[in-house]
Amino acid sequence: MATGRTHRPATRSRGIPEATVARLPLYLRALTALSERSVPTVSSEELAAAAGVNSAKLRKDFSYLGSYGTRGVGYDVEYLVYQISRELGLTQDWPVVIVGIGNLGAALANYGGFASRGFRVAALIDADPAMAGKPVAGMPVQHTDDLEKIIRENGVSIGVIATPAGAAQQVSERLIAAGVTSILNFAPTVLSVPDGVDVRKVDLSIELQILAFHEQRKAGEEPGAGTAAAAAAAAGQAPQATASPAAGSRKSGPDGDVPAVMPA
Amino acid sequence: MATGRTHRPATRSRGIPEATVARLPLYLRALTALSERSVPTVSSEELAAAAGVNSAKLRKDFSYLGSYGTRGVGYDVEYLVYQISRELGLTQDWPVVIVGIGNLGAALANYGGFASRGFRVAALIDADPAMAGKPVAGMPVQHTDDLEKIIRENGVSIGVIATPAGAAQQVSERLIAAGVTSILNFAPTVLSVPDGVDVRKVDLSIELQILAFHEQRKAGEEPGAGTAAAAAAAAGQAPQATASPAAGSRKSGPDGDVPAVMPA
DNA sequence: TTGTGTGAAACGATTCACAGCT
DNA sequence: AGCTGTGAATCGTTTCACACAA
Repeated sequence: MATGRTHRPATRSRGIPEATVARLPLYLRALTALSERSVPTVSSEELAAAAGVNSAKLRKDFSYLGSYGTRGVGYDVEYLVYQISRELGLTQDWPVVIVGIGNLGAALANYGGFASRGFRVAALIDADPAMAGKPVAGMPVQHTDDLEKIIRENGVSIGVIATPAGAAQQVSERLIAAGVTSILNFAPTVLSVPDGVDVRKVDLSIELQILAFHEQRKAGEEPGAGTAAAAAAAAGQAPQATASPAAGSRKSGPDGDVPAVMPA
Repeated sequence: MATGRTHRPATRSRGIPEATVARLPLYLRALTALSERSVPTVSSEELAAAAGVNSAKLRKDFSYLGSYGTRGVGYDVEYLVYQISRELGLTQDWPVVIVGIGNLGAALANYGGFASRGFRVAALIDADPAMAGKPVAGMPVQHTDDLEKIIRENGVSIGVIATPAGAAQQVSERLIAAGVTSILNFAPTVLSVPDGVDVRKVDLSIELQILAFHEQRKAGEEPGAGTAAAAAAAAGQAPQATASPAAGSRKSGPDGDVPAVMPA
């Protein structure tokens, strides 16, 4: 998962574990789907399958929220939807601003998933004067000069940064100074923010690199695992080598110390 | 982070912990920046700061790769860049396909971050016949009918799904059958895939919900923390309540069983 | 003297397995 | 009889603190 956060230590009592919080939206989505099909109750086993986790974990997660199930029966779908929504703070309407209306920012602005669950795009902001006034997703883009005013007038506490990496830190500082306390960062940079501000990051290229790591590993162990995937994998041809090893004194490596691609 | 994965159990010996793998791209990015400024060596303390982690963690992470530092001195930047790149499999060139060329898919296709680190967009695929042939990011969109052919001819093992939720499962099945073994999923659905296939998901709306949770919590404890953020937070006005509680029998809740937003 | 590399301790998350309620 | 709720065991990750190499 694309993820990382800055966080006040969970000194707070009665805290719900962070790992659990991160799964609540998953449960909520599965429950919403059941609700739309008018399913009245669901067991931990069924719901867990729909959310892609195992049932023991799900029950433990729910136990942090309270005793919302019925032994021998399961969970009331509507009731759980409400309880989780409330716990996540989705019974409120959260205005968000998107800063940086390039390809990605525009895609985010057009993304329907926002509105569906308590989030409302309050403003689109971009530093390019040529963008100002242009409608994106049926909403005029506003100039960065007015950032502070926009934040304050709309009571925005959540900001989405979709600017180039170079601008992200400065944008985050302005957002925070104006009152934003949660940031979703799409720019490939580490933001440094004061205590009490939450940052979550989504980074495309990091996710791909993690996949590449596992992909590489699969290639190196072809035999073993006789899964469908392994069979399918054999169909793809190996990609070409490209990078050049850096010189310098060699140190101990756990396994191939010598560059694997271009032998020393 | 936006994140989740399907994974073969790490039965494999000499495995690098998953948490460490997830941080390697972060270190790599920081190191690349240092390399561009021609910084020759860096200490764990400095590099950790640049990557946004603490130095003990960084040293432990590197210890899984091998002994690449010099006591009393630090790490050789170029050498470390190479070692981490190799470990992540970035000394190879990975062709990827993007399926679903809507707003998001187009934004991903245009995103420069791909090419910069060993990834190459081999094809853009969409189910809409009207899209076929249209150029996006300087590349003609191809029709889903040719998906299998494209995967095989380009030796693609990594697929990016940016379709609507309803299409994602089916697309993943076709990708996998054609030889893809790693998927980056932007569609808000749980994909079920066979063993040996890695899935990572990026979900906008989940990230926002996690932020909302913490945001709500901050609002409920205003006093305490005298941080800059808390002061700034006071500036934003509270958002309005919207959702309605579901009826049904009340069960035990840990704290406010009664809806928090509309006091009982 | 400086800063890495790493055992050992502390912490957090997951899984097990079953008591207890419906 | 069935399924939740949860202590206890397990596993993975982070942090501590210091021996050791340069």
